[in-house]
Amino acid sequence: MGRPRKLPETEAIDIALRLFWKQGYDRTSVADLSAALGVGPSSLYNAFGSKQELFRRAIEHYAATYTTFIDHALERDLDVEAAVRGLLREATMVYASPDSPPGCAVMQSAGAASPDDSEAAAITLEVKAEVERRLALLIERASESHGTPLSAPPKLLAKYLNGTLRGLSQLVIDGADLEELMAICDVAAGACVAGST
Amino acid sequence: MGRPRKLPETEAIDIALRLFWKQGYDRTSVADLSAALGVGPSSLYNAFGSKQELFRRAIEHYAATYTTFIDHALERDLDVEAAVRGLLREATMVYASPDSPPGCAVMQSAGAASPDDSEAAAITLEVKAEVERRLALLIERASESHGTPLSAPPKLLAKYLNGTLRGLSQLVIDGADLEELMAICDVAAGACVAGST
DNA sequence: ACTTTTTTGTAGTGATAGCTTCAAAACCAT
DNA sequence: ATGGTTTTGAAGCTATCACTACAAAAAAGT
Repeated sequence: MGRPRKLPETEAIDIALRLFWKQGYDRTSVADLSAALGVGPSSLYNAFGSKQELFRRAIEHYAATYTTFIDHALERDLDVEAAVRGLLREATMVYASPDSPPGCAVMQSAGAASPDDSEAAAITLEVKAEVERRLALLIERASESHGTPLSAPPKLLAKYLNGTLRGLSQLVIDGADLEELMAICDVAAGACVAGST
Repeated sequence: MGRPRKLPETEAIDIALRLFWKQGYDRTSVADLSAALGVGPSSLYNAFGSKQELFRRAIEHYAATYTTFIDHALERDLDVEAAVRGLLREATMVYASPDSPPGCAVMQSAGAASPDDSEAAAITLEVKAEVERRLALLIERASESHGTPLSAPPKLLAKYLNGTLRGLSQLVIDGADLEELMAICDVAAGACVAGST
């Protein structure tokens, strides 16, 4: 019924995501957001309720769109080392892509803060846990499917890779070049299988 | 000459460090600092000039005090894998220690921000680069001293470990327990030498 | 045309940010 | 004591924060 929206919701979320991704949650003000969206703050609050809620929607959008590297590895039924190498490389390509802000949006927006003292960190907690779960699933399946001996249990390797992904994001932020990063992905992938290369 | 300081400078820096470490640079206000130090803001500005300068001093203090794990590994002349394992474990113990805020102060205080849009991140850049330089030196010496074949050049492994340390800090923040973290250190250490375990 | 419903732009809310002003206070030297 | 020097505490500065009140604007239903 009423007056139509100036900006479709999905488009607004995408723009907001990129701002949070680039500047972080704390350093992105509602004024920044409404300027980037080209609407007044009242529109923003009418549509999303609060800065926190808009952030939650943005991170949900990110998780659904930019963490598909795990699914890609699952679909291809590779051995453990190849799967991990591919997954890390693909994630790193996203982190270093010129088409989106540098690094991982979950890390960049919520910073290094603990869920206790940052609203944003609490919101990203679930996303990080879900990624780790899917990583464990991937490793377990790849190991069983190819009979590859692992250097540690799947759940632990998933946590290791979770940390590795965060590290890669940080290295991108500090200006590491893509060639170095790809080599680092290979080193990290090698760590997952027992006695390789 | 004049009136004596209520709080010695070194003590003030240590208290400030712990606040920045725990809350992050942005979320730590001058009011927080002056409350923790038990002095008015004018004393703080008289002694340090600005919040930024106090932060710089705090991070210098941290770098000198809490990154000695590299020197410890250098002194003991271990082989590459043992040196890296020990260094990662020691760093993780600091990150998870109940005597200091969780995680790495450089990460926690400057967050995941890029040096371009955060004063704090720019200040920590040099510390991170110095750590990486010393890591490369350690790996090179350990490799030469024991004739261990590396999985990649020392500088690249140093960057890998730099990322790994950041990842470990983040895993601590998200509540990983010490046993898991130690096992992750071992996995990461194994990745540095050619064809181990 | 008129009512209803929703969104919009403008202006402004109290709270808090980093930082400064300035006189009183606390020391040393004479 | 007195004068010189530095630090301290209290109050206040401007700017910005997330957020809201309110009425005009733009659609749909009748």
